[in-house]
Amino acid sequence: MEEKDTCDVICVHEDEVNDVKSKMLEDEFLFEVSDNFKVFGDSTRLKIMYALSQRDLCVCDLAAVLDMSQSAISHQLRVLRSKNLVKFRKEGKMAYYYLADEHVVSMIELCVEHTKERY
Amino acid sequence: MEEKDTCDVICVHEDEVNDVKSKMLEDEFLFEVSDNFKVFGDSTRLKIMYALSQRDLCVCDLAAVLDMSQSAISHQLRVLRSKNLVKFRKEGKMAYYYLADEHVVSMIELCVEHTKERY
DNA sequence: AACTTATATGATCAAATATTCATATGGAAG
DNA sequence: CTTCCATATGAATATTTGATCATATAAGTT
Repeated sequence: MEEKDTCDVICVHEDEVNDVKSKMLEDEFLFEVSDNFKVFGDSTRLKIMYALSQRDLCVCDLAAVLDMSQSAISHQLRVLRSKNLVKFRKEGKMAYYYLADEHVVSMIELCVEHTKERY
Repeated sequence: MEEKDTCDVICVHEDEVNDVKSKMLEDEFLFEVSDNFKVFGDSTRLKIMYALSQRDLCVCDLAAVLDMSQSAISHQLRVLRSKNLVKFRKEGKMAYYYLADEHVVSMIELCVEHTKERY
């Protein structure tokens, strides 16, 4: 007897579905991947990262460059820090942020290229 | 006289800020870039694309593979279509979806790799 | 033509997330 | 040690967005 627990979908091509199912990556892993993409999927964060790819900047300079409040920038920097995309060093009372590694730069460049090409 | 319209930020290093500002890409363009990333930033859409990278699938098979409702899948396919990431062909009453181009595959593979490496 | 099936879609609801506001923290300068 | 400034952060608000539900469309079947 075949299970048909949740869904009411009728047309399921068993073989193809099972084939693809067996090839799928772990749910958890794909969630992680999409979660990584998500960080780049906000224009504020992307602008921050792009700005930092030009040079290290303190928080208030970032706010000036993006013309946004210090608080908004700070909150987003927190997100970027939590994903290890940016780091910072303290200089006196200021915090200079910079991109964590080349990965980030290449990631941005890649999607910039893709966007240019496709649209 | 220098403008200080919106923000109340004091510490702005004029030169550095202007330097970076001049190097920034168009707001509109960066918004578009982040908008592209955003599509990959949802696990349902990512799973759909990953499944389609294995083979073309009709909507109900996709629903079965992801164990989600036909409606949810259909809505997300619409998003993917609107971004030209997937296409489809009609076969009778069924719609077989497939990835629009190699770009999409390489994009997914890249981020899968990044994720594996970084975390 | 009436009925079933596969897909699409509008409306609604719920959850996630970005920004603002108020305030806290901690270094620098007086 | 008090004040000022750069940054961080919690709470509240606003906006976005994903899933569901109900329904529409359109192709195949009887």
